[in-house]
Amino acid sequence: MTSCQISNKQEIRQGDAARPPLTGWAVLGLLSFRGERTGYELKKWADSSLRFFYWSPAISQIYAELRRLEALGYATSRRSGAEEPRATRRYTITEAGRRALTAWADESDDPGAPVLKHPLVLRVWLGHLAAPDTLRALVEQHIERTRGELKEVRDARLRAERVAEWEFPVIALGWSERQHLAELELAEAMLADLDRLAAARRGTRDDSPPDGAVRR
Amino acid sequence: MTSCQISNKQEIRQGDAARPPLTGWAVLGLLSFRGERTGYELKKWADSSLRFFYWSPAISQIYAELRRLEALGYATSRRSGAEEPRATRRYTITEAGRRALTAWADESDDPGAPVLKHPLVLRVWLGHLAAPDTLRALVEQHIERTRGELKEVRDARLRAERVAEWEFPVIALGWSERQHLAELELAEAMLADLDRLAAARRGTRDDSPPDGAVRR
DNA sequence: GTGTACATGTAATCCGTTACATGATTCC
DNA sequence: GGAATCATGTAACGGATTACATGTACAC
Repeated sequence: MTSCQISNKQEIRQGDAARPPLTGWAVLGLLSFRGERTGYELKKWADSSLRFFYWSPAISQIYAELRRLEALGYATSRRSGAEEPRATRRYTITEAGRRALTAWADESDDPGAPVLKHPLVLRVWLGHLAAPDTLRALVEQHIERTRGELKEVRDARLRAERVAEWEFPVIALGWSERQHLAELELAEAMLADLDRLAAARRGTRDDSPPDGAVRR
Repeated sequence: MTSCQISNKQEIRQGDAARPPLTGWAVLGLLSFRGERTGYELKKWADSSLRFFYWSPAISQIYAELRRLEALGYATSRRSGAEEPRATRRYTITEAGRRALTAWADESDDPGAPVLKHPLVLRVWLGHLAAPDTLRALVEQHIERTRGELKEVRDARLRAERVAEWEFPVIALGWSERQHLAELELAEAMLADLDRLAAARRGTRDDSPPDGAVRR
């Protein structure tokens, strides 16, 4: 119970010269499942799966990571020849890349705490500045969006289940599906809290508990 | 001269030229609860509360945001005079700042989707590259950490409940508490999935009851 | 013949972190 | 005297986004 005050990040790993950032490993991971792919394809795949539990980098970022991976020798690329219709660059993971990724994936030290930034809850936190209706509407919008996302995750999981080697992606997507379900419940509960508070504030004089002591 | 600047977020907001980023609003929000505060104090408060549902910026970032807020006229600061022991700069929200924050807090357009980056699930997604034990240990570590965080959120909520005007922060922290509970359940479920997969792989024909590890 | 998807990439810029520099105060 | 905490700030840099530039292929 000492120290650890102001700094909010875990230990930095140096020593090994140039380790890719997490995003780099994620992109290399994408490459490790499927063979030769273009940056564009990777982006689409990230959008339809990776983003649910991690994040989907901007396309320009994917291109940048691919270049870095290639510079590190973890991937190779080739331009489509004249025979192919479109000018594309297809990347493949190398043996060194697979080894590095495996070593990374098998590390036993802390992968890092999840990062959760919830703009809606931030707004609720400042709820005293907003109209109650605004807040309610915002939460309801969030619920709607989450329902939509939930469908997408489920579809992604269902698609992944058809591929025999994708058992781990299926687990990750299953996690994500439950996570979205939880998110819905969380939002409903918050809505109830908000309503309870609004009700308590409206009837502060009669039979409600004194001074907004909200009971759960 | 710059009338039609492209602002920093999706929409082009006319009128006010420079809107702070979300973090700026969060810092201004911190300021809106309590009076004159130093950057250092704000950081500690963010660490003990804001970080659970949004994020705790680095101290240098807080100082930077405070300067920006002051440049925008949303906050004022004064240096401690010679009478005070320590050289400090205390910030106060201005009337303009309170108006701007209120307008922001009461906006009805989408506050943005929550950002969730889960390095642990990313690792599970690449589980085929790791030893089963590594993965299990990682998930268990995560559960331990989450339990610790849960205690902290609960404490934060309990502390906040003692302040009458903090009803909305209490709701935000209550949300966060449930969120941590859900995170725990999610991790347990993933552990079970992982065990099931490992068992299935060991004995390729037999799907056993959800007892956990089945040795042969 | 126009719109959409495919496809790659550069430049500017911002957000945010870490490392560093500095110094006062408090408590042992 | 030394450690921890309080307190403020700068510099370097990296990660990531958006906007822009460019062009092909295909469908309606």
